[in-house]
Amino acid sequence: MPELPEVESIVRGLRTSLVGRTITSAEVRWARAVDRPSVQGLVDGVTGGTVTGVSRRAKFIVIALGDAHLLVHLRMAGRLLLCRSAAIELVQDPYVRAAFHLDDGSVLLFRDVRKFGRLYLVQDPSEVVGALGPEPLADGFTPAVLRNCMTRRRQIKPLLLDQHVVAGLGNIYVDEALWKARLHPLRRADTLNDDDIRRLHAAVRSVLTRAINDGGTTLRDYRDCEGEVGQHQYALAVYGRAGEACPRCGGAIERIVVGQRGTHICARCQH
DNA sequence: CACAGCTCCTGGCAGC
DNA sequence: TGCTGCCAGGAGCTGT
Repeated sequence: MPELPEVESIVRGLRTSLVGRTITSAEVRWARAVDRPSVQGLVDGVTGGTVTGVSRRAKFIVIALGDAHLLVHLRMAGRLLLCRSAAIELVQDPYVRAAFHLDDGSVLLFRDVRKFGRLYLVQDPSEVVGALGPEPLADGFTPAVLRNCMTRRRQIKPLLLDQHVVAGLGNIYVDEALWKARLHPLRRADTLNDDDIRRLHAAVRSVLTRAINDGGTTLRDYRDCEGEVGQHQYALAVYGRAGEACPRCGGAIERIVVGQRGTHICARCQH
């Protein structure tokens, strides 16, 4: 599941190779991968475009083509792969939903087994990402900003997963951050005191930063733009570790369900 | 407003 | 071995 660190890793990998390249042709193999404007509109809109920047907003990859912007959301199992040549095995890969051929002979592939990922071609990225909450790694994301995100009566885990509240967290890193902050995912957000907020703020930033430094977490599907796995799965404290011992207190890690999501906690040290 | 449930999808896996 | 059916889950949506 690509979350902020995985998307950041892909963006960093793509940026060097992609900026300055011109898209010579594009093909969409599964029409519903295009959210907007339309398959033909997207193909026509990117063809001939030169990449002027590659960036990230929350879990969206933003490829700037002058005035136009190609946004990619990988959702559950999507990959954005840069292939040096249109190798035959990739051309025949049944899970490639779209391909963008570049002027140096390389190909940018959007591969998505589960068909949840989406492509958007817009003039103004805010049309797609405008309603998202703050970036948790931005300088402006202070404990006071987090405090403002946590004023409602909702449970903190579903609140942190809500991209309109804070943008970029997913199931893995919310569980990790809550564990690190010693906060129970079912706590009501408006019960957090200043120290809780301070710990949660620090935990979110350190969990994301460390995951980026490890090149992301590969549990099953995630690959970077070169097709390589990340390394952060070995550093996870609780996610996917039900039955193991809490690395902090030795208590048993449990799997519970919060907001219909599998959730991993140490009930002994998260309150 | 809070939250449960449904939808989209399909590979992987448990159970028989 | 081979089949069935359930599960995972990001995000948008509807229903309570």
